[in-house]
Amino acid sequence: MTASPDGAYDHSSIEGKWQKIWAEKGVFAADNGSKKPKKYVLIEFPYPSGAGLHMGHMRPYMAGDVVSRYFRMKGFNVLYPIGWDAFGLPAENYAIKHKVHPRISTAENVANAKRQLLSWGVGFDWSREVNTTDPSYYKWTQWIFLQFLKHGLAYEAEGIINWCPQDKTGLANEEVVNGKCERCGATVEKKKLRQWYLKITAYADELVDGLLHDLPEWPEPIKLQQENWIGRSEGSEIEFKIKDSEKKIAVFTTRADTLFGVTYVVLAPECPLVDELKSKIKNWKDVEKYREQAKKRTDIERTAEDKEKTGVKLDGVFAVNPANNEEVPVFIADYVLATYGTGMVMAVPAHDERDFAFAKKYNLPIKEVIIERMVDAGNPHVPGKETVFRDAVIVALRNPKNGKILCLKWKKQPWTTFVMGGIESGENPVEAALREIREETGYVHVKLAKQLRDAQSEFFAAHKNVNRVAHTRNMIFDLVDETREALSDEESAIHDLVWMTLDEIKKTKMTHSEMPILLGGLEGIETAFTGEGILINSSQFNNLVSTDAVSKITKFVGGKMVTKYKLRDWLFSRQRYWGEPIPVIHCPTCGVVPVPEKDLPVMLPDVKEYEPSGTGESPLANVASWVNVPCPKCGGAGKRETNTMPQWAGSSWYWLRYTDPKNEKEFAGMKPLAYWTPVDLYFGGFEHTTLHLLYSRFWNQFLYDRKLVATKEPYAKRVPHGIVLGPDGEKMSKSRGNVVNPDDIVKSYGADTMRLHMQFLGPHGAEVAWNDQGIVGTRRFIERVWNTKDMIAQKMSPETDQLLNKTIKKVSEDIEKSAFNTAISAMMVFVKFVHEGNALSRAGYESFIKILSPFAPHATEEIWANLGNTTLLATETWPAYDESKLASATVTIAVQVNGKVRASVEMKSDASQEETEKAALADANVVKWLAGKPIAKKIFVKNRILNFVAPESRGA
RNA sequence: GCCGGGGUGGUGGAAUGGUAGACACGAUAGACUCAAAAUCUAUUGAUCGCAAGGUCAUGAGGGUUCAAGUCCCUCCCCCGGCACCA
Repeated sequence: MTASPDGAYDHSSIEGKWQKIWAEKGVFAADNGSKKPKKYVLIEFPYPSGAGLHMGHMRPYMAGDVVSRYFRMKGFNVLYPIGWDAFGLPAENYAIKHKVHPRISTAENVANAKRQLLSWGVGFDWSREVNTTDPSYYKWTQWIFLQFLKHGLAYEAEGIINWCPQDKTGLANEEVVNGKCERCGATVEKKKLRQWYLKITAYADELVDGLLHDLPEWPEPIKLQQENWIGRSEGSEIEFKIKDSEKKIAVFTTRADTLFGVTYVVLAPECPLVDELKSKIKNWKDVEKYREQAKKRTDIERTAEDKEKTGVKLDGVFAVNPANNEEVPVFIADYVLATYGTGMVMAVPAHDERDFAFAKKYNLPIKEVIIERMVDAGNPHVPGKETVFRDAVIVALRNPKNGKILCLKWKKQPWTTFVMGGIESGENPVEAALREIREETGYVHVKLAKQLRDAQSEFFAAHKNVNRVAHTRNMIFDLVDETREALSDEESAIHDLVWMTLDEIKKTKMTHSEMPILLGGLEGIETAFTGEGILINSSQFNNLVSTDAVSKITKFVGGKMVTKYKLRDWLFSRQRYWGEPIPVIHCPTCGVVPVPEKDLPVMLPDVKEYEPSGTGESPLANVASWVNVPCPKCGGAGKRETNTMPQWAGSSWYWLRYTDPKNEKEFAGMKPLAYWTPVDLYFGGFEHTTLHLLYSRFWNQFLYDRKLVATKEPYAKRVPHGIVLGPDGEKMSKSRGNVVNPDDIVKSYGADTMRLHMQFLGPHGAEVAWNDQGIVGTRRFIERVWNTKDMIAQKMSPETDQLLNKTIKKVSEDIEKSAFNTAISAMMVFVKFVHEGNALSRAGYESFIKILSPFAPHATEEIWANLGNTTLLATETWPAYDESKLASATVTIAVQVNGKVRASVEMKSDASQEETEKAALADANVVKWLAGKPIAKKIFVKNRILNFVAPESRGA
């Protein structure tokens, strides 16, 4: 694969050549004045790091390149731009370590990454290149920030924030992953600091609604993940009066249907109401101590303690349940978060796992108000039959000596049950249980061991011909001794008594639909029932279903329906040097004053020392000449804001700038915006789902509301890619030593092979392990295509023509679906077919070269030129396929007997059922398998299958 | 725990409910060669059989269907996200 004296394929002699020609001819430049339909293809612009671009960058960039080259050949005006997301910690950390200014190292890294991108043959429009650290770019980042400020969506507040001790800066919620810094992995601490926030919560509803209604082409998992992150939930706000006080506790709950089951109320330790109740609280010292403790505990500690709940009762304080006027105790506990809902919750231990755990620990009452509906799927209600309600008991009678449980095997029904029966009037459930035990089993000395959850079971009672709805009380009884009465003859005739072990019961198909509850009880598992069901113990709301009861009970107690979100405001300031300065000035008299637009950009000053202080102050605070400025409003002595913006600021609008990158008057003109946006196809990683992808939607929606951009949603379609793993199937990392450098692959195999192989490895959305073994196959494929030039015939065979048309169709469709791996395999099939001796014409070869060109642009461009063409293949027209040539003249139809393939027959296309049957019945094997059996049924699927259904004749 | 996505030959992976394993790697045999590499040809899920042809196979177990990798139920394992969000 080195020299090519005989015209053999040699990537090293052709790739650089074509990259240069494409650049010179401006092949990839998008045209803002074009009348053609547009396609805007976007990739997440890279962060230029010292290590250069890696395999992980290649995946989306290649995908975008294939698609944009395809659309260009289809006649679209295509925008496929590139830029640099160059502010941020790595450059700054590198600068600190090596004493190089980040501006310099960034420029070097950009140059290297650009060299790499060019060597891969990616067709970016370099004339629109942007860089987030360029003052002409960040001027507009600052300008947009000022718009947020103007509309009250940027604000300063002191609060407890996530603090990364290693990077010495605050972090947004989205940047904390499992309690660790998303960037460096250090455990995040809490710190109280004055900080800037962007009010993303003001757009919570719009951001969810957009996902639900405006983004049909986004993959469902990504939408779901964002939706869950925003965490919209509908619930009720309900007030509990405090006994002997004017104060009230307003709780937020999504389960107002369980209000009658409240046995206590919990406040977050930080809740201000606790201070207001100080005079009533008799154990204030304990309360204070707990609050101090809770403040010290980090999120990690709170979860690391295996969710063991802690709390303190507010002695002397009672809350009044508005549903039934019951007085219940009030606690503070750190399992209630101050930052969500109202910071106060009603506790329903019977129907909430957390409340259940807390109640168990502090020995609080558990009151059941919801019972599970258990519908017997094998024996459902029959429509039109009478519905009969009844109260019943189910009793698992256990012998404590051997742990066996008494079961009843019914003689006239195929049933195995526990002791069971109806509750008669005047009886309570335990009395009913005792009576049934005595009647059905004869045991007289038994005691109640455990009362389990109730249930409502629904089934058709065939022996009574009615639909039954039974409210069952489920219990476990233990034998005290084996004293037994004789059973009545009548009773003995109904069932046999069998003692079974728990394991035997599990293997037996027991008749009760309540088995999950009973088995749980017998195994000693204690949990709350958190599902929806039927209300009990809830006075006039009894027998309602949960979903209906929520609004009814909320209304009954004068509560209101409200919406809450998990999403928090976006912590927007960083205590670091290498970022956009936040363009405001603090004035002792005027307060926060925005920098006037005419003074933008606020330039990042050149400094010698940019080490973060770690005190929560930015290193910019030390640059007195920069910090001290007159107040733009009153002229007095002001100080610049010294915090900078986070990494995510510049990327929150960069795709808008691409449409109009040289504009000095606006961040982008409405005309180019209206033409180019929304982005048609956005290739990127899953990891940005709740970071960049969420932030940039927020910025776009805000700008849209200001009428500054043309579309509400920025990206019409998102195409995620799986990560690229090392050859060992592990994540590529220096410490593992499994990093593959794209530069090496380009050198030894060529960019075309690398591009094809990357995409041939697997589906674009799935993670793939980069392996060097398979790459030779892809290289061989290109060589075969290359060598095909020597096989061109005068005339193409109809078979080749047909396959070519099929291949064009398949490749076109697969590119539009981002199914690059199957597109490539279809092209391999075609080349294989030609090499098997099927005649290919020059025109056919040229068509094939065209559809291969987005994947392997250099080799195909060279072949195209070698065929004597003077145009550039990259600007040629995508071949059309001829619909009429797609159908095969003949098809192979599988012949089945009873669903098993016994033969296949070659038929002309669209052959009728009769013709096919005739051919099939001429096959000896088919006849053998039919063996004279009568054919009950024939299934015929045109051009595919013929199935004879001939069941075994039995006992004939 | 909850929410997503997966589990198919020795390997990466194909399959609108309609002949499972396309395409590629690897392996085996052969051709060419003094030899090797490259290239080309053939074979390649397991298993029984001389063959014709069977049987078993898509994480496990059930079910629906003439027909299930694909649809339904139960369970196991891997990956990603969230994680006391009331």
